[in-house]
Parts: sequence; C-alpha cells; structure tokens
Amino acid sequence: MSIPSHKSSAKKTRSVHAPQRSNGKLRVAAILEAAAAVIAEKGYEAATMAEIAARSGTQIGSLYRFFPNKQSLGDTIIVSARENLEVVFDNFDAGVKALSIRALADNLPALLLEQVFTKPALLKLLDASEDWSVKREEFRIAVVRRIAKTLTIYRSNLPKKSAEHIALVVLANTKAMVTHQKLPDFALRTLEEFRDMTRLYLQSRLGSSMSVKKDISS
Amino acid sequence: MSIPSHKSSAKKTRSVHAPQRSNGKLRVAAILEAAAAVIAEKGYEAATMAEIAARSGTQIGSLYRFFPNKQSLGDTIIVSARENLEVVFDNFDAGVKALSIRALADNLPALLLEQVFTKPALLKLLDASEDWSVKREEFRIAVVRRIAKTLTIYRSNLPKKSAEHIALVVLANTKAMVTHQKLPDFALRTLEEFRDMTRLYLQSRLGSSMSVKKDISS
Amino acid sequence: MSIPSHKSSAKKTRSVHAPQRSNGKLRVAAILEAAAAVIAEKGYEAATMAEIAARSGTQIGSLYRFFPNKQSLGDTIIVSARENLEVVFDNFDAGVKALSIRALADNLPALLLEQVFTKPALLKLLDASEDWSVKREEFRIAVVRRIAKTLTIYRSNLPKKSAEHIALVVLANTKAMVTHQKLPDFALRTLEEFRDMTRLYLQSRLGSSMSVKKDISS
Amino acid sequence: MSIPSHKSSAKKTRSVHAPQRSNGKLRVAAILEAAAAVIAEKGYEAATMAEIAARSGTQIGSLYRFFPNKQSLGDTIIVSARENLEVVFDNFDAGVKALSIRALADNLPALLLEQVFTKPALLKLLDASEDWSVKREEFRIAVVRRIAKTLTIYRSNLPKKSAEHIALVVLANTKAMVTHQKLPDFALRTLEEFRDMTRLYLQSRLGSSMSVKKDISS
DNA sequence: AATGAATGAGATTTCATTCAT
DNA sequence: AATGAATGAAATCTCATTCAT
Repeated sequence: MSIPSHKSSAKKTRSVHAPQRSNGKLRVAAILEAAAAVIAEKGYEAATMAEIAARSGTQIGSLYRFFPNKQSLGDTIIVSARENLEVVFDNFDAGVKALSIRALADNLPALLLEQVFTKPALLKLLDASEDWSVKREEFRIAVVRRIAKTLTIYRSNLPKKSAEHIALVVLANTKAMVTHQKLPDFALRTLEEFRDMTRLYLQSRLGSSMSVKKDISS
Repeated sequence: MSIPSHKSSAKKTRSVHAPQRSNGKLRVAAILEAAAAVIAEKGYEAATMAEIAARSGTQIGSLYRFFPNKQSLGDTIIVSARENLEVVFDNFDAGVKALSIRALADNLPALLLEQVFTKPALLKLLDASEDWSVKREEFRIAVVRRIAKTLTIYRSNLPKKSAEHIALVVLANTKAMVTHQKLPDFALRTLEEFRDMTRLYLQSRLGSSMSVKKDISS
Repeated sequence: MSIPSHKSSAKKTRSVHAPQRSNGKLRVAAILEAAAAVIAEKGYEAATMAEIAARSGTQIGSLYRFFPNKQSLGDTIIVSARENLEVVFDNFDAGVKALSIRALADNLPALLLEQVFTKPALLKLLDASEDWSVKREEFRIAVVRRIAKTLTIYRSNLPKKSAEHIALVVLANTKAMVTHQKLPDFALRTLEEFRDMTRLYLQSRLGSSMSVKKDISS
Repeated sequence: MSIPSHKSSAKKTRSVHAPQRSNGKLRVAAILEAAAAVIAEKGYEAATMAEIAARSGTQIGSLYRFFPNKQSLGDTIIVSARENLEVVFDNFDAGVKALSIRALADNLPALLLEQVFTKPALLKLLDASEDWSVKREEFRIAVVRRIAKTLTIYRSNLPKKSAEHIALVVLANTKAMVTHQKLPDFALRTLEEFRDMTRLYLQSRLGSSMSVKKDISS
C-alpha cells in the first residue's frame, strides 16, 4: 500500500539505527559530505534538505541545528574549500621556485584539479544562481589572489596586477579541464591541449625570450 | 463547482494592461527576452514562469499557449542560438582563408562572443542541472563541430580529430571571456590575456614554424 | 520548435479549411457527436471544450455560441437521448401486445441497448459527478416511466407502482449488459446470463403460473 | 527568494486547529474518511486535495506526507476494500454449505452490500474514468473470483467458468441495489425486487429441478 | 456572426523550515 | 538536545470562458 509504515512505531525502531553520534565534528562532516554528493548529482536548487539529511544519517531537525538554512550548507562547502586552498598552496609554494616554467604550467592546474576542485559540488555551487554571486565572487577572488601570490613567489619582480591576470587565466584553464573531464566523450588529449596551451601562455608571460625557446624545444 | 466564477473581476483587471500586441511574433519575442533576462538573473531553476510572464507583460495562460512548459522556453533559447550559429559561421567562412592566424585567433572568439553567446541566459542554461545535459551536450557538440569545420576550411589538411580538439579549446577560451566580461571587476586586459593565449595556441597548432615566428614578431 | 505557427497567418490559412457551414443544425450535430466521442473516451470532467471544438471542426468561439457552457453540452446529450427514447418506445409499443413474455424479456433490453444507450458517453454522463444528479435523475425517471408505460400496455391490469419497479429492474439489467459489453474479457455468455435472468424475472412478474411453466419448458 | 517567509502568520493559524492527533493511524483514517466523503459527493475528478485536507482537519502538506498523490488516495480506498473482501468472505464461507439456495441468494448480496460496498466512494471510483481502468478491473475481477469461490464451495461440481458467470450476475445485482439505495425516491420494495430476481436466477443456476420447486413453493 | 488569442482562477504537488514532544 | 510530523507558501500547469477584431 502507499502508506509508509514508519510512523506509529517510530520510537521503537529508532534504537535499531546506528547510535547517533552527538559528536559535532563527525556529524557536520557527514552532513557536508552528503550535501556535496546530493548537490553534485542534482544541483543546488534541486538538492533537498530531506535527502541530505537522509544520506548523512541525520534527522532533519538535527541538520537544522548545525546549519540554520540551506544556504549555509552551500556557504560552508565553499568556505571550507577556501580554507583548504590556503593549506594546499602554502605547501606548494615551498618548492615552487625550483620548478621550470613548464613544470609550473603543469603542476599548478594539477594542484587545483586534484586538491581544490575535488568535489563536483563546488563547481555546481559556483555556477549556481544569482543569490550566490557574493560567495562565488569571494571564492573566485580568493583563488585568483592565492595563485597570484604563488606566481609572485615564483617571479618576485612580477607586478601584482599582472600576477592576478595570469592567475585568472590559469584558473580558467583549470576549470575548463575540470569541466571536460566529466564529459561523456572525454579524451585524454583534451587535457593535453589545455596543458599545452597553459605552457605556451605561462612561458610567454613568465619566461625571458631565451627561456621560452628552450622550454618549447625541449 | 466546475464552473469557475471569475468573471466579475475580469473586466476591471483587463484594461490595466498595455494594449495587446496582436502579433504573435512580437509576443513570443517579448517572452523570450523576459525569459532570458530572468534566467540570466536567477538561473533556470530559480526562474519562475510567473515572473517571466509578468516581465513580458503576458498572462500566465498566454505564456503557456506559446510555450507548453518551462523546458520549452529553455529549449527555444538554446535551439535558436544554434540556428543562429550556422548563419553566423557560414558568413564568417567566406572570408576565413584570407586571415592570418593571428587574425583568426582574434576573430573567432570575437565572432562567438558577439554573435552567438549574446544572451547571458544561454550560459546559465548550458550550466544548468541534470535534465539539460542532453540539450546542453547537443549544443556544445554543434558549436565544436561548427568551429572545427571553419578550421578545416582554413587548413584543409587538418585532421578532423585535431580540428575538433582545437575547436574545443577555442570554445573554452571564449566561454571564459564571456564569463569574465560579466564580472563586476572586469578589466579589458582580462580579454586581452585570453586573446593572446588563443593566439599563441592557434599559432602552435595551425602555424608552420616559420609562419609562427612571423606572426608573433609582427 | 515548440512554438506553433498557426498564429500570424491565421486569416490566410483559414480559407483552406472546409467552408464553415453556418447551418446551425449540422453544426450542432457535429458538436454533439464530437462531445459524445470525447466524453466517452475521457469522461465528462476530463473532456475539454477545446478538444470538442477541434474534433467537430468548430472554433471554440462558435462552440460557445451554440452551447453557453460545458454543462449545457452534457445536458443536451442527455435530453436528446430522452427525446429519442420516446420515439423508439412509441414504435415498440405498437407491436408489444403480440409478444410472448420471453420475447418481451429479450426485446426490451435489446431495444434499450441498441436504440437508447447507443452512445457510451450517455453512461459516462449518467455516472458523472454530483452536479449532474438532477439531469441524471430526470433521465432515469423518464426511462423508468417509459418502460413502465410499455409494461402497462402489455399487461393493462398491472398496477402503476409495480410497473415502475419492474421497469427499474429491467433498466438495471440493461445497464449491466451495456457495461459488460465494453469490458476486455467480455464473453457472449455474459449477455445470455442477464437475458436469462430477465426472462425469469419477467415471467415471475408478468406471467400466470401456467404461462411461466410453458415458457420455461419451451 | 529561496527562503520562504511564511513564519509570521504561522502561530496564529496553528492554534485554530483541533489538537493534533499524533497517532498516524487516526490521521490516515480521518483522511480516508474525508476522501471517501468528498469523492462520494463530487466524484474522483472533481474532488480536490485541498477539500479533502480541509475536511479531515489536515494541512495539505501533511496530506501529501501520507498519500504522495491523488491517485494513491483512490488506490488505497480500492485496495483496502479488496483486503476487507477476503476477510468477509472467508468468514461467510464457513457456514455457506448449510444455506438454502434462497438464503444464499439473500445473504450473498447482503454481505456485499453491508460489508464490501460500504463506501459510496468505492462505486464512484469504480466508475471513474480512464486511468482507473486497471485498478477497477483488478477489483472487479477480485470480487468476481471471490464470489465464484464461494459458489464453488456451495456446489462443488459447479464448473469454474459457470461459477464466474453467476458471480458476475450476483455482483451486478448487488451494485444495482447499492445504487438504488442511495437514490432520493428509494423504496424498500426496490431492494426486494432485486432480491427476488437474484433468488430466481440462483435457483435456476444452482438448483436441481426438485430443489427449485421446493424452494419456490416454500 | 465568426474567430481564436487572451484571461486568470484554481488544481496538484514540493520542500524549506518550525516546534511540540 | 534530538526527533520528525506538521506547516503552508509557492511553483507549475490547465482549461472554461470572454471579447476585441
């Protein structure tokens, strides 16, 4: 019959479930993971709080204790990606000076691809509706600034504005890679094209005329 | 009960509206314009049929006469962009052989930017969730193929696969330009960076070693 | 595309259509036929005025000239069935006295089946929602009275009340036949069962004990 | 826009309602009762979810918690009638062999009338349009089979096909009784007529020539 | 008189959020 | 604190009916 029978005997069956950890950290993590999964699948608007609660094994009421509304879930996903960004780049900066331009061109997108844009939900969120423009912008600016900072470490004489423009382009190329990676007819060569283009671009922007030639011919 | 009694207030509210455009074409155009605007602002999911109707000065019932459901609005925007694509490119192809690589690199994105990705709604739609994957993919493939065709006209010995990969990259660069053009802190130099990168890329892909040097130094 | 193109050039294309007979009789007949068809298919509530108009080759505006609202269509179908009823039974009455009870039991339902409950729409209407109770009742009473009248002609000493009760039963049996005739697993034997039952019943109600035996043993 | 602001008036309206029946069973029962009432009054199509909700003292959202769509309400009414059918007939079968044909003819319709076709809504549903044909057919077949089973218990040598045909007729007679019971000018004699007809019919189908005579003359 | 585009009330259904228990 | 049933605003879509042309 179409009447779910999970109502009358709710209290009895509750104890069957996994004991609810009241450990906030774990619970929040589980919720965020579920939210990311659902948003990745259906997009932010179509993701429902009920499904996120269910997938994370949380009751809807508890979900709202940790996240006062739907928007805050999205916010948190974006913010935590931003925090992660700092850690990841700080680490990368340590060895960046030793890299050839070519290696930089290869490793910078790889870093973003593998350590920052891990969750497809992040991209969905960043392309979501207008209400998000603020958070989205903040995130975009943060990423651009952080890439720019790394570039300035790499070339200490690089003007700040230039660094940011270059960073913007690197970010765009990385996003293109992420997007195409998920497409049905995705071919490895697609990634290579973007990688090569990034090499060419960074060599023209960061290289002396000599180093450019060397790098290309190698 | 089956005979609605909404006659009494009909006369009053009717006359409030602007004089009816009896021409269906105009009406459809107004609706599409409003739809594009609302979708651009809020995204496809958050755009409501009621608001689209209101903004186009159309009653909700009339809106549904022209577009039987919400999807059909999005479809029409995408399809008409695709139809436009063919016209615009056929025109472009006529003079393409005479262009330098550099000019090609400049004009191809400019063409897409100014004649195909006119409506921001189009981008929103192409990034929309789930159910749109089919229409979105169709459109993406159509654009890639069309660019590839032009590239093949430009370089008749270019392998089909290569043409498509290059087209993909050109499309990605153009999208990046479109996106950044709408950002609040947009600077012209952003466009220039992408344009330059596209030049470098196309020269490396389409140019002989000699022509590359000439083009760059010019 | 999803935009019907029958708007701008409406006037030109109009003349292509069959010349609109302004002959009221024919037009009304066409409308009623279409209405009966649509109602039979989808039921009264689900039948739309637009479809009835389309199927009868009438414009919706003209439809409303002849029938001021949806209900009036249903009314007319019922009323015309009632008018037809009189004609058909007057005819039948002429020869009814000559019939054996058995023949009467066979012919009375047959008459209703073949000449009155011709249109499935009539049954749909008679079972439709509460608002119809008045018209439905009127029709039911009219049929019962008319059958009763015939029975009184057949047996002039039959009390009026008895005649009506018998008529009611005959009508019910006929309805059962009509209903089962349309069922997917319909078998001829189903009709025979109801026919036999009607014979038994009428013999018990109209026959002397002698005639009953004769009829049964024959 | 995605955060509805319907909080302000919530408190006021909530307290108007009767104390919440926390027991789901009661709530579902109330809904089904209201649904049956509304459907009985207006028919399935014309019954609105809003009215069913209002009459059962349920909010529209809660109604949809229990019944995910309108059809499921109708389904449940039909299915529960079918479940009830089995119980009622199993009980009846226990003593059926001891009955005279006459008693069987009286008790079988009475059983259906009093224990199965309790809700007028059931009949409305069974006469509803189109999409219901499946559920309706399932129910009709279930009832016919169940009556046939009882008849086979009563007369073990009765061929299966015959049992089903007889069952069909008994069902039709019962339906006629149910229908007429609700009519404004209903008279007890109407029921008697159908009961007598059913007696005659069953005697002719189940009785040996001897037993028939005995039963009739008694 | 005829046309058919326009109207808009109202139906079904969803889901973020609240709050009694 | 935790639970999850309850809430009701709001979205999509339909269709009987009207009325300008």
